[in-house]
Amino acid sequence: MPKVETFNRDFVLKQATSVFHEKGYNAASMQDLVDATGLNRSSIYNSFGGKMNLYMTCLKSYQDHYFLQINNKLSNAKNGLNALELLLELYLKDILEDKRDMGCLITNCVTEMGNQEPIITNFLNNNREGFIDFLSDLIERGQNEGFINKNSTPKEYGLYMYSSIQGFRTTGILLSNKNDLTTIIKTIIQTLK
Amino acid sequence: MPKVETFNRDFVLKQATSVFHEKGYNAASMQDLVDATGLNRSSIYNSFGGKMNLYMTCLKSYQDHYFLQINNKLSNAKNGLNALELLLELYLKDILEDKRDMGCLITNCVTEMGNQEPIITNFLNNNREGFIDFLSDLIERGQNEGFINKNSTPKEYGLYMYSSIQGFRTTGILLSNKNDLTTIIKTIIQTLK
DNA sequence: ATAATTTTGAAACGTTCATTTCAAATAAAA
DNA sequence: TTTTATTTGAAATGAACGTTTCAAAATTAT
Repeated sequence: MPKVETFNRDFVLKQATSVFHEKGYNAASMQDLVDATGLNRSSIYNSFGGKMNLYMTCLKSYQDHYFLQINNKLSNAKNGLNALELLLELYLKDILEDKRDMGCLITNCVTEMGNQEPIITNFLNNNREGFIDFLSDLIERGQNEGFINKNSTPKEYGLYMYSSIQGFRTTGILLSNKNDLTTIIKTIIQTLK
Repeated sequence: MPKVETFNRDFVLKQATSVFHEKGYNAASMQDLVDATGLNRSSIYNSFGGKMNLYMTCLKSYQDHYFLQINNKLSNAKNGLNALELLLELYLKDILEDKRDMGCLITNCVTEMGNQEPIITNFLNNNREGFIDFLSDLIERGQNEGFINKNSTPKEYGLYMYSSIQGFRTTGILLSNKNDLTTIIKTIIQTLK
């Protein structure tokens, strides 16, 4: 009976995510989102429920999208260490591809609203825990395979990699020199060998 | 002849910096700044020239303040490597002291407006270059003293430390567990040994 | 066709925004 | 005390903000 959603949900989210990524949450206006998505104001409210809600949806969509990309790329990994190398290369590619890199949407969210909205903080903490677990698993695999040293536990190296990646993504916003970025990657990885 | 400024400039800047640090640039309103500084609206415009100008002044003041703190703490350093350890401990202290850590004002600025206002981008690039040079010098010193390995050049390790510190400061926003943070520091430093 | 339900467009909501205005208060120099 | 320059306070400015409203258009199942 009802009229059904006509717009392409994925496209709308992609566009909205792009706005939030470029401007951050606070600087992104509802008008920016209307313009980018092509949706009507009220349609956004009907279908996504306000700015904060849309932002959360974008964060989740960004997370899912990245997780897919990572899984895809890492399926070719020869071992745990190589998987981490491929992961950093993926980030490097993203930084170099964008003329004006805006870093990681989620890391940007940490610095912009890390300790403000509880809903956001919750998402960020879950993301952090999940990502550290993911990294720790790769470390453990690499250690079992003999490619990563056992100076530290998988959890400890997982924390280190998490922190390193956040730094790398942030550094890439200002620094787009490929040699410099490759140097940083090499040094991060060297620690594990 | 003229009436002179009555307010304490340092206090006003400290208060304004605190507002920007907690909320970021965009979420900080002029009213927040009026409330925090105790100054009148027009006094802020007369003496500091608008929000963006005040923000820039706060960034510079934050930079200077931190540079002093660092120089102070690092004057006791036994060698180049120890200086870097003391530096990371200084950041750790800051994270643990604040109940709700907001990271580094300048790193937050990178992610919020790293590629938007040219005046800001310029400041951030100068800050980055200066900081990497500072770190590279410590590395070089540590290498000459035999405390830091020579697997990479001072410049390369300086880049690595810069990226690592950015990551550490961002990680501290979400993660306030002392053990976890200490682990990260230990691993970063281990790379240099 | 008719009925049911949603999207859509445009306007309006009340708030808050950064910034300006300007007369009054202030204080140091003449 | 008068002059001079500045700060101050309070109000006003107009634009932009996120959100709501609601009648009209649209679309699908009956």
